[in-house]
Amino acid sequence: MRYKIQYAMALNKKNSFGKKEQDLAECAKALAHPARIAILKVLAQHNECICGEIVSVLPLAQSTVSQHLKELKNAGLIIGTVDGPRSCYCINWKAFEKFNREFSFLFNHLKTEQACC
Amino acid sequence: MRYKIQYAMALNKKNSFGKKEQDLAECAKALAHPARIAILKVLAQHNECICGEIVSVLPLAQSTVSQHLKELKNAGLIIGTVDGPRSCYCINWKAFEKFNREFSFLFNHLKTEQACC
DNA sequence: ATCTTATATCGCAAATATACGATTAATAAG
DNA sequence: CTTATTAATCGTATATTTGCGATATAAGAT
Repeated sequence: MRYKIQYAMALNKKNSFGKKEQDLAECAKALAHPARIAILKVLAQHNECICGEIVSVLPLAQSTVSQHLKELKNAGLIIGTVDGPRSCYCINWKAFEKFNREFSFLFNHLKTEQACC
Repeated sequence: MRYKIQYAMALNKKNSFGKKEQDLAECAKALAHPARIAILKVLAQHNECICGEIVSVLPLAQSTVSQHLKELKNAGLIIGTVDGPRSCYCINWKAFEKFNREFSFLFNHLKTEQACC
């Protein structure tokens, strides 16, 4: 079948949802790439500021790692401070706790009885 | 500046990471859209099979909702059973517990002392 | 002042995700 | 059998993400 109609923009409907849903989804999106999980893992294991070490551990170009770090920072999951020509990143544990709390709150309701499936 | 070089395919590097990182990221990706959070919320509140009700609650077309349900199903977060002309979905609580466990395991290491930031 | 080092940003290409209408499939109802 | 109902899938357009090389920036070293 041919489609002759010109479609309207694939509208971004994300704003049609509640703030809680949006925030949770935003946070999950930051976690939705193995490179970012790996970065967080490295930061968690060191629990101190790392910078170029992350690049040397990951199988990605420096610019790509920098971009992933930026996304984690924008999501609030890590904190970055500039120290001369190098940057220093740490996990924002409070943000993680908040994520866990919100996440559990949404889904821990009726875990006891399953009506079907 | 002009770029004359033809770039190599933007290679998918996701397989360069460990299975645990990939699985966690995969799960997070399924949660990375407010519509899917909203769907899970509805399922959690009812704790029983819902189908077209989800469509009527969400501000999205039926085909779009069906697509989101498929993604949640592929990620293993929900279970779907066909019941005549209608489909019935439930939350897969075990998958959620696993996600929570893996997630905590990765990041609960050295939460106590923060060296900087 | 120039060079080096570490990191962020820009510009692009490719891949993936989002969204919807149209269609199909499968069963139920008449 | 025909029709109605429910949901999945297909085809398309658009938006966003991923990734890298090139460049810019910023501070320390020489």
